[in-house]
Amino acid sequence: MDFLISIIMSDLENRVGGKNFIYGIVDEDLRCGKNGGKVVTRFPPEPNGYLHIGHAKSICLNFGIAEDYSGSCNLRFDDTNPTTEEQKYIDAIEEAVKWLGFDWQGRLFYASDYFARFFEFALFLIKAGKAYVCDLTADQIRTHRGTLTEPGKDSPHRNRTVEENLDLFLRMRAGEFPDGAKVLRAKIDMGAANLNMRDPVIYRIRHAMHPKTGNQWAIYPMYDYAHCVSDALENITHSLCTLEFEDHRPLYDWFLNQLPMLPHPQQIEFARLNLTYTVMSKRKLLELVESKLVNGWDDPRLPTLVGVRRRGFTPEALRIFCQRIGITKQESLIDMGYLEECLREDLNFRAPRVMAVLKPLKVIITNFDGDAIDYLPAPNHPQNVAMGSREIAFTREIYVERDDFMEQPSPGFFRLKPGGEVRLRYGYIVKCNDVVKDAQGNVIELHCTYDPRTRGGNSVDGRKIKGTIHWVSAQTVARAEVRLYDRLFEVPNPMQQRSKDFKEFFNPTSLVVLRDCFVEASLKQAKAEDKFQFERLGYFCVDYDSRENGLIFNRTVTLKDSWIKVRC
RNA sequence: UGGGGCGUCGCCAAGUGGUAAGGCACUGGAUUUUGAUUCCAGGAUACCUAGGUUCGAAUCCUAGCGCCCCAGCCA
Repeated sequence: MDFLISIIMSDLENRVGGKNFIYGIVDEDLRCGKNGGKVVTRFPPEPNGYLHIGHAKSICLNFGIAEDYSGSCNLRFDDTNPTTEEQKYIDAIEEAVKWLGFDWQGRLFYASDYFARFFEFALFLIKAGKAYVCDLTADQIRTHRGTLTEPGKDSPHRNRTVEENLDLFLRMRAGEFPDGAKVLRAKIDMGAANLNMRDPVIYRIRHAMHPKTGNQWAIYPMYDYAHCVSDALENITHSLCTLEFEDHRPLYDWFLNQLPMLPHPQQIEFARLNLTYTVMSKRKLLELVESKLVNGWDDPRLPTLVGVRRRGFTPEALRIFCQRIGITKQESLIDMGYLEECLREDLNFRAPRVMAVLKPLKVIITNFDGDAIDYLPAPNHPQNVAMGSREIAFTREIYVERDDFMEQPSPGFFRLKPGGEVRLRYGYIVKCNDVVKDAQGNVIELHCTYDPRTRGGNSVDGRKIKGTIHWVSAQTVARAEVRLYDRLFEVPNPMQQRSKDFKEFFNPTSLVVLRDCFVEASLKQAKAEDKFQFERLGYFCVDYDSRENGLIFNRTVTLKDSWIKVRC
């Protein structure tokens, strides 16, 4: 079965997507014999938060290329800023990459593994006259940097001697100066049109506890310096990052040009992922969590990997999606519907079918014996007999969906209505004879008769029954809480109106909790993350908080519904 | 007004001078005990705009226009 799944999945993955402009570059490098014919990539998250779907795009790209070229992909934590990074994020990131189905094959590294080497190379830069210690404050550095249209001014410390720089830098390392007192800067060009080249800071003083190196260091390297050197030390051949780093590439190349003992990986940039009806930046997600609009980082409404996992997404769906959206340099805003479609495609393939009634309406089968139970066979998947079948109980009292009954049916409505017939899925054809109401006129119960000749739902006399509805036996059901999740925001692009706080577009009905749902008895043993299709409703999965006597399901995504279009 | 990018169907995206792939969405139709799935069919005289080169341009040249990113001792 797994084998079959993998064949079908690989077929799905091949159906669309695949090559992109980066493959073109790699192919050309290989053709020229660059990098000794090797391809090594890396996924380099900073452990300062949880991964989201945007990271999944990068993970699929980096591990995907490595796989396609029989190369390797390293997982590297870019942990150069001790004030924002934590071990819990490291653990969560490792878990997320594994869950997505990728294997770094033991190639797990930390930028902090190279702190001593970074330091040695910094000494080399100082001795080469390419770096200097600067005493300017952060504010002064900013004003000296100039503006987008005006060149910067040289720091007064720019021409310190190598000896003085060496002495000062060693003392920075020794912890002799307080945070912010001094920095090490690259000596490049304060008049450069690219701001990143105006003597960027490469080391700052931080008397802080680092999750990996503790208090061993008082100075920490900046991203621009640490990243390219880390890539070189790991023999990365292609360093893939997002578009906003394009302006940093000259600096990436500058450092490596000053360090001729190191290989020189190629940085290639691609567009980050944006999705409608959500936000995709750590800062925004943090705001949602801290404002309590959502319940933590794994809230099923969030695009975090822990969130979508809890929501019921499969790693396969995410991979199909990443494959299909492609990799380009064009900034895009991808329709959430596209992601949902990839999800449905995978879930349709793997989720067993089951019946559940979310908003119950009691139905009495008046001509069915009150003590009898008729066990009816029901396939677990209509297109895949290999998934087997189960028996569902048919009894005198059952529940159907309130929405499947209309006292005054609108045109085209072919479910239950007074005097009408409908098929109970895998059950019998029933006819609605009486509508029972309470004092306020609310429909509280339906009285129907069943046609015993139609067991299994087959019409024996050739009469056409257009409607088939789901149902559960009132005698044997399990009660459940069902959490209906919908889009996080009410507008496709909550970031579009810059004047407004994006949180104003939060969708107040993004979570609706239904506490009196009934699910068929076979679901009593379902475990967290188990996925099902509730027939005619959507895909649901068992929440982590679910217990055998207190089942909780999350709605992952609804089924496509063309009736809703007719109705509106 | 500096520098770096990007502009091909509603949303993605192929295309690298030879006469516009594909996916999603949409619209028809078929099958269906999920108004699901599956299947079949449909669509850019047109590639930001305007000129130009060429037998021929989305692809080359020129000039515009639009959008994104950059002034952290964040990554």
